[in-house]
Amino acid sequence: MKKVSIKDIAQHLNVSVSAVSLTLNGKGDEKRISKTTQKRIVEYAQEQNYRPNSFAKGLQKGKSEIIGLVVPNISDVFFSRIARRIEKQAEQAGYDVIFSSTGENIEKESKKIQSMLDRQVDGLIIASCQKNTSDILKLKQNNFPFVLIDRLYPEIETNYVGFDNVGGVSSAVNQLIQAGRKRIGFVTLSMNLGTIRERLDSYLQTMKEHALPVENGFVHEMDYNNDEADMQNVIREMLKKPCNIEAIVFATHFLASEGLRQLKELNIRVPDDVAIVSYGEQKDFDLFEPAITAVNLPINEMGDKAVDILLRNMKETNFSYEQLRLKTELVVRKSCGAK
Amino acid sequence: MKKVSIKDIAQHLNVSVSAVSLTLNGKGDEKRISKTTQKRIVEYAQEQNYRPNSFAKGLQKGKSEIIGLVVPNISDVFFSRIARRIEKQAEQAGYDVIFSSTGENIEKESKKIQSMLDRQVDGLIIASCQKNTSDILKLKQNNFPFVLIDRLYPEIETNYVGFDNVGGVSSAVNQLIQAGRKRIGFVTLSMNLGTIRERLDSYLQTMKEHALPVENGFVHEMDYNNDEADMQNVIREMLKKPCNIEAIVFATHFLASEGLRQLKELNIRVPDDVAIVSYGEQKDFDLFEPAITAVNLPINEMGDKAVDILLRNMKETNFSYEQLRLKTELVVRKSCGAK
DNA sequence: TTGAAAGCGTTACCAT
DNA sequence: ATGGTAACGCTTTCAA
Repeated sequence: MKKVSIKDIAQHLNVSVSAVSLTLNGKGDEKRISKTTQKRIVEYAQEQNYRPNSFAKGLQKGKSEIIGLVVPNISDVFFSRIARRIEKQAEQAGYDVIFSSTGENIEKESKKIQSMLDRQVDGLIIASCQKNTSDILKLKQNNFPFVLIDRLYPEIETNYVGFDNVGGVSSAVNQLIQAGRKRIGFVTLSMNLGTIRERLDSYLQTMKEHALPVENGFVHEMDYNNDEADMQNVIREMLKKPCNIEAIVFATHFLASEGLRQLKELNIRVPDDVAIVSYGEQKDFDLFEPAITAVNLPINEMGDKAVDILLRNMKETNFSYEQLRLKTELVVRKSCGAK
Repeated sequence: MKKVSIKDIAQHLNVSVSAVSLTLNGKGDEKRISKTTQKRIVEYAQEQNYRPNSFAKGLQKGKSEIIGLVVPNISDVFFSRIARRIEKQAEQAGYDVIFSSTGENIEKESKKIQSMLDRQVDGLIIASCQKNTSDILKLKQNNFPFVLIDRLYPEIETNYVGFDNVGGVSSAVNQLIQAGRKRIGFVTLSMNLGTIRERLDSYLQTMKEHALPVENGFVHEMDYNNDEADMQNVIREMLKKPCNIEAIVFATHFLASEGLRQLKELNIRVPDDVAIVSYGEQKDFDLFEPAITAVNLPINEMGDKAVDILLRNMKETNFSYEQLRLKTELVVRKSCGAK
């Protein structure tokens, strides 16, 4: 691309560089550049398709007009949907978005955050692996604008947008109880994430409230990179004595679909033999056999709110912080065995 | 973040700015900076957590080490999976990725591409709306490195990575024919995309080769923003006389799942009454009732190849261009009524 | 009403 | 071996 600089324009029109800069930034009137001069500048700039060099601008202003998005994995629908929303909202405010996937890895997360700071992003939205206390703390101490999504550091006061995991899981468990199930298991991830812990706690709590048993083998924590065999073993164990599970709550949508896959593999009838509920919706859960009951998470809202908070944080100098828990909604389908 | 500049370091250590720059860029030996000086510089830089300002660097070098990714919608799994791959490959080569969604809208696409160029991206990967000839042409004329993915401009010679739509659709149609279906319909999008046209052409061609009828009402082009009602009407028409469709090929995975949804709504038995095949896989198609036969598209490979070509294009000065068609693979499941 | 010039942080060339 | 300095393109303050 041939590039026309502000200097080129100035030279060609025999005006000063500052006149051009001022005019092109809409400060012509304010700074009393004559209408005629302004007109000549604007027209010539247009004609030459002048485009400001964002490096020069950024260098000068110390701002990039970029928001950085750090997530475990952009190809996960959950995060890509959030990304889309963030992009949309950011765009309206004149920001571009740059993203990085961290693979739930702390070193990588740290590197990516650093790299974004090097690029002078004006703010960050982070779904952290939740082991990265040091970076989060550093950001906070430096008063750098950022908001955590989905994953919280309870010991650090920061902006945060998450889901009401407790309410969500309890609505799932309650639904199964209502449908008459008593021996209800919980399949979750072995990750040390607050959001994951909350889900487990809510399951335990809800069972307790109903005086229902949570015996050995009722709860299983899968490795993040679990494979079919793992899930099959887990399901097998839950089904046989002494567990004799009648229902399972899955802590994520992908655990639910993998669970259903293995239940089918083992020729277990869902929901007749085992009822299931997924914490987290997935496209076309209604087309599954059986259609899967799921707790719907307001993903779009998460993206919207995150940007909203971030922008305000970036603007207001003494913004403290804001924390949000978004309400979930149970979508009842066949798999939970509801009457 | 408090920022330490190269100048600060130089002043503190009583050496020149250039010595610091050279050393920190690993050119110390080459330019004969004494080992001791180098050591002092490196240590102090580390201690002060020096981070180069990428704006200054970019301004100076005219390079950003950013690859721009322009897609219709980042929240579409198809594109987010590609994005992840691109990110991965780009990272290994030292590039960050910035993305933009265009919503299949030409004005927006044009704006986004421009904005990326303003940011001085070093290269672009574009899934274009395919109506944006002028921008693509401009990029090409300026010898700017870019590669088109999925969507081709047949009249412009550019880098391109796409799928073998013709082979893919014909494998789908053939499968249905093998399963004994004769009256086979095709539901596609009304978008004027080459990749969409190829799919339709391949359907028509394959039917012709087998001397099978393609009558009025056999082919339907849905609006991109179709809703349930549209799909239900289409299905209804295909089912009744004079169409009496026995099987349907859907041109995209989301058309397929929406189609199945409406077939179920109408209490049509799949595959007994109507067999279906989807062009494009979707997570958990195997769990649907019935499990959906689909043409699997090598998405990861698309991302990999795109970056591969782009990087080479960026490096080699007189790179001409490269076009690739990736082979698809039919995954047979219950929905196609295979024996 | 306009122009000149400093400065943003780096790199790279030219001196010494 | 090392230092000085122009240049990258832009914004903004100060003078005129």
